[in-house]
Amino acid sequence: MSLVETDDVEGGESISLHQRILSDIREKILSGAWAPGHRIPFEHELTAQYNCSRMTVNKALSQLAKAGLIERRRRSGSFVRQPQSQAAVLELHDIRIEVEALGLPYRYERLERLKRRSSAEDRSLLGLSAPGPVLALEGLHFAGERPFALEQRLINLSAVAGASEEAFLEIAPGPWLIGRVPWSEAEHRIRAMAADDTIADALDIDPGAPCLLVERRTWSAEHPVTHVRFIYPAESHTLVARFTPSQG
Amino acid sequence: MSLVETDDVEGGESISLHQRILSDIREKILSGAWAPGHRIPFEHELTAQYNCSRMTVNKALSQLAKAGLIERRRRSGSFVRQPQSQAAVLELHDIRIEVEALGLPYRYERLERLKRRSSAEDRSLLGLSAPGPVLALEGLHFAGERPFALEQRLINLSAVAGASEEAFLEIAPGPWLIGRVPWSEAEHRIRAMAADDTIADALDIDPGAPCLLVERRTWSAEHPVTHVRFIYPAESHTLVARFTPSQG
DNA sequence: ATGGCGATTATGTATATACATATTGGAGCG
DNA sequence: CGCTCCAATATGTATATACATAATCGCCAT
Repeated sequence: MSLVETDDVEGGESISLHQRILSDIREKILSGAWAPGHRIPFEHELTAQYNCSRMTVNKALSQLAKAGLIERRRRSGSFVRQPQSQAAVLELHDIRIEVEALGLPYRYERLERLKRRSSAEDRSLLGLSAPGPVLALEGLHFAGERPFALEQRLINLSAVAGASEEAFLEIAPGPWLIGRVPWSEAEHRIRAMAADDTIADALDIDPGAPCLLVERRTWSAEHPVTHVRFIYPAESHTLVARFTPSQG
Repeated sequence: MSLVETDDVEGGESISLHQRILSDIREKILSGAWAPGHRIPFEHELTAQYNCSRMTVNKALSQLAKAGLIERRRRSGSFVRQPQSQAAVLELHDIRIEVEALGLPYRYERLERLKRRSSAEDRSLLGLSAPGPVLALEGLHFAGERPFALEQRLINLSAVAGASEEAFLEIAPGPWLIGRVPWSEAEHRIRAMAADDTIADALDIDPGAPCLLVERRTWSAEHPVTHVRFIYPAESHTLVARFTPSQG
């Protein structure tokens, strides 16, 4: 193989041994060769099979366990888990990047900027318990001449002090916040909605036309940072999520 | 601390040392104390700081690197990465579970079942290159008396032979497939759409009403398995995605 | 039969050590 | 001045070993 004289094992590529063990087993599981409930060979058996130390085998199996493909039980061994509830990884790009990927010129335009003491609704949206200053922003993302998305945002000024000095006239609050505020958690809600008159007017579509609403709340170290609604006309936007069980 | 006589290090809980190192560093990064670009202490420094072996430190740092929080460069050290493009983990439950979580009785009803040689459209939806038998299914998921979601599904019979013997009269194809076919990859597309007459009729809503469309393609070991469209009336459904950067 | 208890077993975590590999910084030379 | 090459350094991967811990099996006494 490669490092630290091993015998032969044949077919050595340049990937590490524990990666090879990992993908071998993963393949067996995903191909169905080892059905859910099947007992995976014990560490000492794999040790013999791959002619390596238990630590190496252990590392691979631990990773598979963390990826949720197998379950490990002391004294009993490791077992292929039942198919997990499906989950998908959703990439949420910067809107600028998205627009530019379409080959269209991107532009952001502020519609409204309001600094105020948080209303009850603001606090509920942000998840704040106590009142405090917030910044309410509304803006439009353009793809060429057409409105691409409407953004309605609340920023918790207690958590992001610097924001009150920024006009956000042509720079979108999203990219401004990222890089300035390290965020530790986010929650997204995605649903369909009909455009009301205000939205229809801003996005230049018919009232009642279907829109995709992506709502996001962000926390940094337990403190609410921002709440934002992105409203896309149905035609302009598809969220794509990809998923592969383990982490290759 | 705990295992294998270490000295004191104080404040020992019951978590493992490498977990503690991992969460310490994670905290520093997420709190902003270590900004993007900041060089993390070398392995040998952390070794001294935590009074442990390099392997233990290495394990923690490797995990942080895999989680994308830091970047490791040989000879140079490890650095806090720029804030990544945001990603969310989307849980896609079984519809039955979702309905029952609402406290409503669940029921599935098949509308149509058609076995046929794949049309060009079928192949394009499934991602098939060669023609072959497919099963086209349409069904309704009910929450109580109200339609909750419309399902339009294609199953690649070359990949899931057993499906041609199943009527799918009252059992939804989703739960049937899961547990029978180990899936290795899935792709989701989420968008808003207006209900056409057929959909409006099935879901008992007004034509033109906004709906959430979740489209999923699934592969098992490179072979296309199924393509499915779930169509939810806007009021009945919100997708929720949560995200925390590293993997705790 | 049955209930408890200890031996056995497989995994969990940590150590010290060894060598590989990529990269950087500087010494030496044309 | 610039190029090559080498040594130093930090990470990457693997080994052998040690002891902890949880779960199970089977023995033994009741």
